[in-house]
Amino acid sequence: MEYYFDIMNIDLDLLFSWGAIAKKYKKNELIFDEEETAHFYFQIIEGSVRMYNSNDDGKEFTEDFYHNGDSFGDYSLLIDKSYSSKATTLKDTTIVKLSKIKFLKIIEDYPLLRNQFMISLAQKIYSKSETSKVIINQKPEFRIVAFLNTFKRKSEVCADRILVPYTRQEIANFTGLRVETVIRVCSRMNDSNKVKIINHKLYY
Amino acid sequence: MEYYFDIMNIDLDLLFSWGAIAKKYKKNELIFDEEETAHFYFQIIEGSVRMYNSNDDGKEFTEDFYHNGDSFGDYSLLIDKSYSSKATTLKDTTIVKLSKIKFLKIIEDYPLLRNQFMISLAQKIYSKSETSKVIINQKPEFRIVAFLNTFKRKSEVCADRILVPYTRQEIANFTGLRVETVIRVCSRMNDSNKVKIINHKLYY
DNA sequence: CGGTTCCTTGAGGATGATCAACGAGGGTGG
DNA sequence: CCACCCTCGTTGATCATCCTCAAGGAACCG
Repeated sequence: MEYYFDIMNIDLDLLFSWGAIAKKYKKNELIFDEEETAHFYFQIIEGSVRMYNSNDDGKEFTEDFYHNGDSFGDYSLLIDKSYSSKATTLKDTTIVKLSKIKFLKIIEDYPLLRNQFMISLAQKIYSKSETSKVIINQKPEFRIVAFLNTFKRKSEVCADRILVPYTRQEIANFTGLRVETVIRVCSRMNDSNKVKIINHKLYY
Repeated sequence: MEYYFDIMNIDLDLLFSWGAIAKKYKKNELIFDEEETAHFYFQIIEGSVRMYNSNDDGKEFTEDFYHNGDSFGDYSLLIDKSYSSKATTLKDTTIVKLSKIKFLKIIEDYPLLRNQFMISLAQKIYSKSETSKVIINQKPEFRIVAFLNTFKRKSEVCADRILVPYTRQEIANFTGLRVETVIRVCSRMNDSNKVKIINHKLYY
């Protein structure tokens, strides 16, 4: 298996030896909220986490999903600002927490981890640039295709068509569109053979 | 004068002692293009630079403006991806260039600079998060206000109203709107006293 | 004063959002 | 195994809004 630097990941034994603790969260539980300040480094042992923010109309914008081994919200530990998004679990999830001070010490003491961290930061800037570029571009189909591509790039399977493991609503939250729009655009894309919809399931 | 870590900046003497060279660019000259790979660390000695990308319709989205002392595009030096935007000068500009390898060596050798660099990366992620949050939010006035605020935060003057040093077109490119929309929203904001337009000039 | 860039206005149209209602599937408990 | 519920997908009608296109005016600069 190839090793990716895309998302920060620290060896669990190391984390525990530095006094990290594992905590279990129920499905849909809040891990941290917007406006809170960052006190911990979080890394998923098992489960899924969503970072997102919502506006006054209740419309939500998903920043990213994180899975086993991924760290999230770590960049906030470097700056003196509150979180720009909230994080909640998508299912029952176990997460390791390490205090900010100790994390910063680790980053200072272990050059390899530090490099990985820096690269993950740069990577995140890059992907956020790409995202805003796409979203500004308006066209719903364009946005959805871009989303499907980034998702497909992550999953290594290169079979003809992959089952897209997101609900229409989740795609809407990622692309800044509304559910109905996603549905309508997807079925148009089905007609033009850009995706396949079988039994309400979306394949790309 | 306060010292900000928001944007990376390396002492010029240090840069030159490492073999950096200064290069003069004419107004509107291209520094690097989308799809190019990053080979240099760039820092502005004197002038202004704009990073942006354009879509097929010719619509442009401005990522950021940079001024004296600012570095730009540096995060690309850490990742194996091409630039996500292009950079051009807004006026005649002098820029120091240092090779990627030497920059990475500096980052490795000088812990203070490295910290500054890491913080600037985190800062950039934060501001990009804020931007996409706002843009997703749709409402033109909301977007424009957010843009004016980030601009006002940067300029230290806290006088009642500041002259906004951007054309309507530039605001449009920052907010993902069209010129006419910016104009119309701004004059509505003038009516409701949220901005002031005197002699076609915008004050906020 | 001529040219260039920027600002402004209006009319018209396209399109995504909104609202409302219904259908389909999957899981759970009796 | 059936009945129920809950989430997710789907569709149509209507609406508001921003974009588009076109034209003209104002400011600025050499």
